[in-house]
Amino acid sequence: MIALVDCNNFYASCERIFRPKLEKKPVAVLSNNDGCVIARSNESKSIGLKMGEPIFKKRDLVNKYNIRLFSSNFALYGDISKRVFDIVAKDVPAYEIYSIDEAFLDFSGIKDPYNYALHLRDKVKRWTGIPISIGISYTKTLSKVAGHIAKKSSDGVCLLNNEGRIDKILSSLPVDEIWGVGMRYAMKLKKYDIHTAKDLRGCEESWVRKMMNVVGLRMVRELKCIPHFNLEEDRSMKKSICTSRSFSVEITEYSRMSEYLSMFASRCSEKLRSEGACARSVSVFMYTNRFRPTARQYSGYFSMDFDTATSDTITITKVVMRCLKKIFRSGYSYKKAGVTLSGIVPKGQVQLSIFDFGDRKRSDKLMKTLDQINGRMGRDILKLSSSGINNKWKIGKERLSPCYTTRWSEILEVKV
DNA sequence: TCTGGGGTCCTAGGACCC
DNA sequence: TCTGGGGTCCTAGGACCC
Repeated sequence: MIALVDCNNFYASCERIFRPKLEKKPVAVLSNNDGCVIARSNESKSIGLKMGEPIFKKRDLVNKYNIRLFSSNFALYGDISKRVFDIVAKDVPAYEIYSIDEAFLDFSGIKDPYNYALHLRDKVKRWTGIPISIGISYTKTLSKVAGHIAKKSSDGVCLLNNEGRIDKILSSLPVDEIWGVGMRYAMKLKKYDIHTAKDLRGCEESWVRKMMNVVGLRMVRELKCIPHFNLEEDRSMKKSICTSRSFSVEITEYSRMSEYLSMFASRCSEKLRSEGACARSVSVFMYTNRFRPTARQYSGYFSMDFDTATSDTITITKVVMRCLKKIFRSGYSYKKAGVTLSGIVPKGQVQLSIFDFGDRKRSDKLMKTLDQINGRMGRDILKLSSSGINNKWKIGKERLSPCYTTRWSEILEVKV
């Protein structure tokens, strides 16, 4: 059996841990620049606040119901996530952390899965303050379905281990709520009169294969209790690393853009080094504001390879600057830009080149020192001047909560 | 006035090899 | 009249996830 642990309304729940007064009150968390809704408490959901909605369109609703809004605080969410998964993963033979708020657990050895799940749920709530729900079934896809039911049930746990029950639930589950069926597929399927998970499960496999390729086919077979997706315990080595931002004020100048891209290059390089890896190539993209149809539109993308895979901020930044030169067009207002590293290999497996004249040892030492100093004294204490010397990182976060658990200066004070 | 950020996997088609 | 068979690698684009 596989259990899916899902943190309920995760970001909103994290914000509530330290503000018990917000219990039972509508809460929502916003994306960068306080733009879109990315998490909602149950109260906000029932009021009708939608996921992904730009908040400026919902001012009325926010005021009417006094919805408490927060900027996203990923330092806090990341830390709480780690605490939750440390607890649930402790006594199972294997687990996969699937996202910041979800994990699959191997429940195969557990005698009484239902009661064990109740116990886990209780423990996580008491130890972290985060409410979770747990869905248990034979395959990952079915445990996602069970998780769905668990969220709505009073005890937060759903065990799907009986054919009749599975059948009944699938017949009332809309296709687009299946894990792996998004908007496009749902629309396609609708045309063929396939509306529920049960409808889809009943389709000819060769037809499914044709419509939704092998991934879709595997998903359908998982609905038939045939496991195809295994627990992936080691997801540590990322395949790509991206840093991108939307700008609250659109960028027109080359110099501003180069400062931002230099900063993105640094962030990417830091992430790469923290994975103990090097990248073989880097790409840069930028585009104008698609929500402003009257503005002239442009989008540029360029990718370059390194001579030898690297994690050196200076080398990476230099190549990013060359990409920038290739794609920057003046006369446009840029809304978003980013840097992506790919071709990622573990540091020990880098294929050296006979044309590689760089001093890798020296670079390693320099980067290590850089990371140590910034780690100890604060991000960007030491940085490349190409990322600008006076500019403050301007992304709108007006409603940011303190980093209660990751920053000494922001730790919660209790007056007794 | 305001519209996020970070990932994964698969396929078709082009270019190439013997 | 007639034009093989079996591969690899890369990229863009499409789909999905949280």
